[in-house]
Amino acid sequence: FHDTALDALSQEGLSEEHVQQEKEAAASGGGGTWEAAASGKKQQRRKKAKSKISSMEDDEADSDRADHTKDDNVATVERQREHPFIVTEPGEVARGKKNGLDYLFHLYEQCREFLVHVQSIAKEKGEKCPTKVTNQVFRYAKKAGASYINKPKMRHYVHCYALHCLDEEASNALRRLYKERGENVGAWRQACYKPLVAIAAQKGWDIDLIFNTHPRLSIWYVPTKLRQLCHAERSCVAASAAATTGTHHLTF
Amino acid sequence: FHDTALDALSQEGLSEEHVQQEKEAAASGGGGTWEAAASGKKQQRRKKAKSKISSMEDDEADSDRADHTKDDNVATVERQREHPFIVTEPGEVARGKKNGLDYLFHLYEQCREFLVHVQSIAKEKGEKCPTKVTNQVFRYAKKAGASYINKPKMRHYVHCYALHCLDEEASNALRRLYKERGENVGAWRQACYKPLVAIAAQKGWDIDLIFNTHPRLSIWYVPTKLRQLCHAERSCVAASAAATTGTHHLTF
DNA sequence: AGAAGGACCAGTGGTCCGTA
DNA sequence: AGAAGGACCAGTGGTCCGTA
Repeated sequence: FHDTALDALSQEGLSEEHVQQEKEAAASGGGGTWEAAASGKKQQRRKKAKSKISSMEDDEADSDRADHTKDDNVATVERQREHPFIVTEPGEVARGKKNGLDYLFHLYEQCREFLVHVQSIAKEKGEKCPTKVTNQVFRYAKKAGASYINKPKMRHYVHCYALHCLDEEASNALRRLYKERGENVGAWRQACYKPLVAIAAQKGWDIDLIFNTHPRLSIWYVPTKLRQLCHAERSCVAASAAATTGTHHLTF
Repeated sequence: FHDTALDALSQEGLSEEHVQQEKEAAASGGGGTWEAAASGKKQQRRKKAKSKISSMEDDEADSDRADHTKDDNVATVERQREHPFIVTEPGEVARGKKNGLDYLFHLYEQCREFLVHVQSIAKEKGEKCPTKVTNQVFRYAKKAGASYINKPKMRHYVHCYALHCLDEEASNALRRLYKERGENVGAWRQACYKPLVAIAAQKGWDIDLIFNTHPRLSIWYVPTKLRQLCHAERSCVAASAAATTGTHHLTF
């Protein structure tokens, strides 16, 4: 009986593997034990489930809300969101209903793998081949059972991942500092911008080049805000340099 | 009084330069004398005109259709289309109300210039910088007065331009042949696919790589049909090779 | 309050088909 | 008939804001 809601939107057979896979997703994301997800790799390939529950329709809306067993945990209808992230040190596993930052960065690696699949399928079929993590890739990830991956989340933290890629030492140090201070994820996320701008400054302000040049980062769009910060900072630095030297406009 | 229709959609002042520029556009494209367009370069920069006539609205629809002076030629309302292309030899200027293929290829070079402008503006502003000829570039071209450039046309002939870029000799030979035979543009256009597929075969079938590797071609999207032809041909060749050697699937 | 993500929206790539 | 291009459309990048 608990299948009905799930099947409502994913009419693609596989009902047994289906439930199985729901368990896995719940374990890796919801439960916070991403160790399981990391070791039990293969998990995400070639399965399907839309998991478009919570789009509460007519009859289910009423019937399901009744038998609220709360911890049946297999395919209950109130769709679990991923546990929120907390600031963790490198190597630290988040406890309680939280996810750590190693898990966050792991999601970026998973997206890369999904992109690679999409690319090889496209090449095989002689179709246009994406070079970035596009909507198509997010759709593919979802179909492959990685329902815990979604565009807004991935875009939200890209620059944090960028810092991790470009200067792991600095990234680690920042994580330790913000953990120690007991800061929340939002504060840590904000703090990731500054060292990135500094890196951009060092490398001639070309943030696109910095992204495109890095093997793991090149598949991600440069976030608008990071681009804006780099631009603003460059203008600012240029202006003050000009002021100091007393030159007008094009100091070399 | 002849301004009304033009101004209806382009409320951006400049009414004098406006008419001026309409003349130029008419001369270069409509008149077929693209020599003038080529020599009188600078023409296309920083002007504006929407030229969204023929979107006949309520009142004008009736009033303008009345004073049909037919050859006033400055800003008459029946918007002139570009003259159709004919197959010309390299260096040959089309006569009569026609445009030649050198002019066609020239349009691709102009688009490249527009892209370069759009790129430098984007960089200056610290915004996302297009690497291809996008809608934004077509919009910019139109605003700059190059109303004779439009997306469907440019996309239609990209592969012809590709052949011109990749093997000018072959392209020239094909033009001479099709001119001699008195073939129309459509036939010539179709014929451009074959030598391109041959080039792709030579270079390992990677048409995207071929485009992206060429300095002038890299800014154009690979046309769907060319991609499909390359894929079909590759499959075909692979299959027959496998059949001949008697191997199954993965021949070395 | 802080955070996750469904869902919307403006502008894209692609090209059809009403037009001349 | 052959051809030029306005205009449409499905699916994109981007992110807001109703939700938990």
